[in-house]
Amino acid sequence: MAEALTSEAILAATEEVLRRYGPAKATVVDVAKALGVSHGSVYRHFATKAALREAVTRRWLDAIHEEMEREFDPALSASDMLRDWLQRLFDKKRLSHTEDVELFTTFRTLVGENSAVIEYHLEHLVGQVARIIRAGVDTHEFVTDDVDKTAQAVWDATQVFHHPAHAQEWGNPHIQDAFDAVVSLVVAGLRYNRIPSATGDA
Amino acid sequence: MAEALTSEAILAATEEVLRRYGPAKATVVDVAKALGVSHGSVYRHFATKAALREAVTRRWLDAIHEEMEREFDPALSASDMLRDWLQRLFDKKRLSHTEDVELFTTFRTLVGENSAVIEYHLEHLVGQVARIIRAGVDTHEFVTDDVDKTAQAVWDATQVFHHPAHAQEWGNPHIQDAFDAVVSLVVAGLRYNRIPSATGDA
DNA sequence: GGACTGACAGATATTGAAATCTGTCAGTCC
DNA sequence: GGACTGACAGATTTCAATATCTGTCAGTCC
Repeated sequence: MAEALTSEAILAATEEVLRRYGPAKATVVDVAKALGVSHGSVYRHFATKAALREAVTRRWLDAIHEEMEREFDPALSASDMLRDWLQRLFDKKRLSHTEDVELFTTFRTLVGENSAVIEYHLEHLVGQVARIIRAGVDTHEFVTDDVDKTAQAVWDATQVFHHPAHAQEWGNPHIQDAFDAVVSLVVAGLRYNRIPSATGDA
Repeated sequence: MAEALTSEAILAATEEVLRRYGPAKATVVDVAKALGVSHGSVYRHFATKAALREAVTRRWLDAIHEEMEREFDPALSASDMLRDWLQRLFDKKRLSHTEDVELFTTFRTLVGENSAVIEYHLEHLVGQVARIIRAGVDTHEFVTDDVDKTAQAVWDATQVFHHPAHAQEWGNPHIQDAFDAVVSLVVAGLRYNRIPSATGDA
């Protein structure tokens, strides 16, 4: 016995196994083998295989949160801040998709298994959008009756650029143009938007 | 021999077989059996099974075109016309999904097999959006540098409400609110939108 | 005594032989 | 003679036997 088996070591090994075999083939026995222990030991730290996978998923999503949280440039206007935030998110997703399709697919499968985790993740990201919009409302750059609802609308309107179901479209050479067009439309909308009905022009 | 076998009869029988057995189980032999002919006869009208399925898919999509084309109310403002058009499309999709999930899934599978057909279908629908936007530009209700690009942006921004990948979200009780919020945001954006960069406020 | 093992029952996945399907075509039937 | 059949080869799918995996737990080892 060299060192005590930690949850952290198990998570790292699980990531490695998932990376190597993919989500369909990765078994708890494989993880145990990679760690040189019996698979019974893994169950001492995670109650079920599902719980283990969920922990890995949560880890990955938390890493995205942190990356997106960092580097909010407060000098930018709300429009530019929003544009920049959406662009960074898109770049991150697109990059991870084109760089390593296998891993991206694995990631997508795991996310699909853990709807509770993804729900928290989405709420968190939409919360970041809401924060930017609120800043814009405070400076009278944006107009809206309901910041949270509008943040959700911005998120929904840009789904094509972050929802994994649309990943195959991200390879299209004109995707950046499409992104710019949608973001411009959305940002223009934020300058004069009332949710229930958009009547009363200037 | 009662009557001559027509392509039309084969298509109808294929739809019926697809409806009954689903896309995975429906075979050319089943179609022939339903028609009371040998499967060799079916191949006299359609070169391959794929061609037969494509013809069925095209038929379904054409029916959607026609329905959407009808009932453009010219009395409406461009905003209301766009809102109405998007609502009708959403209602149609959502209804066909909730009414008969089996058939919707079948439909989605077939569409997935025929990317060329779907491409034509999407161009057609985005063309209808472009027509509405152009009308809005003519009456100075909307502002844009590039009608076609903007039409595509409107389409992209509303993907959540028509792309089959998001069908499961259509069951959410607040989905209509989400739809209203996105459409309001988009319509507000159309009133003052310039694609490459949205600077130069009033 | 607490971390770990390994054998076990039931659930799930793999495999390969048998059945079915796709697409062809020579031949039958009005 | 043109619409249709039915038997056929090769490709694909099904099914049941076999192997592997998940989750448990009594027992081993420091």
